[in-house]
Amino acid sequence: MSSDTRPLRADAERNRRRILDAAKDLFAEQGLEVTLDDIARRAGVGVGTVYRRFANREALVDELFEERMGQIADLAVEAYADPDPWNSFATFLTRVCAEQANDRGLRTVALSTAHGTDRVARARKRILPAVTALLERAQAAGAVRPDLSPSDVPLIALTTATVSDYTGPVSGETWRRILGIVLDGLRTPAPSPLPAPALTIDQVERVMHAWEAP
Amino acid sequence: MSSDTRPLRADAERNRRRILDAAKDLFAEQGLEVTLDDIARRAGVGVGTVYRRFANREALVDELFEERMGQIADLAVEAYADPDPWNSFATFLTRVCAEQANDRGLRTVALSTAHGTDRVARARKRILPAVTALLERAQAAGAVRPDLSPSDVPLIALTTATVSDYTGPVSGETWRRILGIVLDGLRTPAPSPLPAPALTIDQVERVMHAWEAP
DNA sequence: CACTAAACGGAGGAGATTCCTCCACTTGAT
DNA sequence: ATCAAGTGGAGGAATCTCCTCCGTTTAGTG
Repeated sequence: MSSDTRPLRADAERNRRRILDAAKDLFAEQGLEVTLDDIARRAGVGVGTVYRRFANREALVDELFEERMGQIADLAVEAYADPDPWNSFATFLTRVCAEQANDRGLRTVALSTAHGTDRVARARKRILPAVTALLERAQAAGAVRPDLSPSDVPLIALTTATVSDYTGPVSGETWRRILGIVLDGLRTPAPSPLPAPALTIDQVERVMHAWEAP
Repeated sequence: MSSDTRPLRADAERNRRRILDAAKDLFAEQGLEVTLDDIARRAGVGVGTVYRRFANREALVDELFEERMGQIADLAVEAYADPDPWNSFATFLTRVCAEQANDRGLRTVALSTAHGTDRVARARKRILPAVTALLERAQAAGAVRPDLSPSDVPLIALTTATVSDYTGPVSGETWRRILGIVLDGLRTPAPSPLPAPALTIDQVERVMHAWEAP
């Protein structure tokens, strides 16, 4: 929080890292609902130590996922550097889905406003414009069906991540089949128009606000 | 269980129905994890009454979902009566997704062996052959991409149902957009081959066995 | 080395939750 | 009118999760 604090003692700093590492692993494997007691055990540290360092789970989440969320935004920006409109979009989408397929916690943070605090919130805001630019370029080039909306992107990521939760323990890459089907369904020309309107920005916000992780 | 039991007293029968109705609603809204206490409250009945009638949640689940699961199998069989290979398949898939999008409990029962008992298990077994026939006819007619496997069908249903959970409270039909995209991705000719092998029957079984509902 | 502030661990209390039994009371059927 | 069948829901047992507290240990300093 305040940056003018004296540095932690060496052992304290070491434990802080251990806690963050353990939390990262557990959040990825099991989602954000793991208890701080679990994290302490995995970190090889007493619960007290965890609570002394982090006020609550949200603090840990914010610390851990700010960077990851930022990376997603960066991914979209970097993808734009690839001049191929379809390839840049498809690659970005695949990467995002891969990230979320491998990290239950990240998915929750990305899809629900109810987690993380200021830093994560800021990172979250950077994503939409970047995705919009990428998608609009692909649509302008006639590579992606024109009725796709940026608000569909998180939904697609949600689907592949869910398939990954379901099939992952048995077959780690099966989610890519679903993404493959979806990608083929995104290309122009689209055989049939989409049967329902896209979510508006406002609706996306309400959805993200209401959602409790799986 | 044993069918040679004397009939229930009128009030008991009435309460039994109330409990089943309440359970059906709650399972649909919230999934199978609702407590029997919740069900009792919704049914306007004491907990004791619920426990006297149903040994545990599984008994309720089995009672309630045998029919629904059977209907899904029937759906596939009936769809085969439509001579149009694409339309019959697409309609069936849409129906299945709609069922599961509107009922969290049904989805769990359909996707996890861990719920329901004998009657549900039997209904579950009828589904695969019916779906396989429908799909193979569509593929033979060149309407559906040949690399789609029957084992992909439950995964597709899972995706749309999940989107429905997520967006449903704000916009009940948005899941149809995702299904629309997927359906377009299922048609031949497929722009790109699927990037991972389908689950084998054996793998599907292991997945269904391991899975705990969301 | 000796000293002390900082850090540590983890037992355990408080508060929720869920499951399910039990029994005094009510009611349907004959 | 009788009574077996049925009812409601208080409350005990078993878990969980959160988080504090304090006796003990340790890193850093002169």
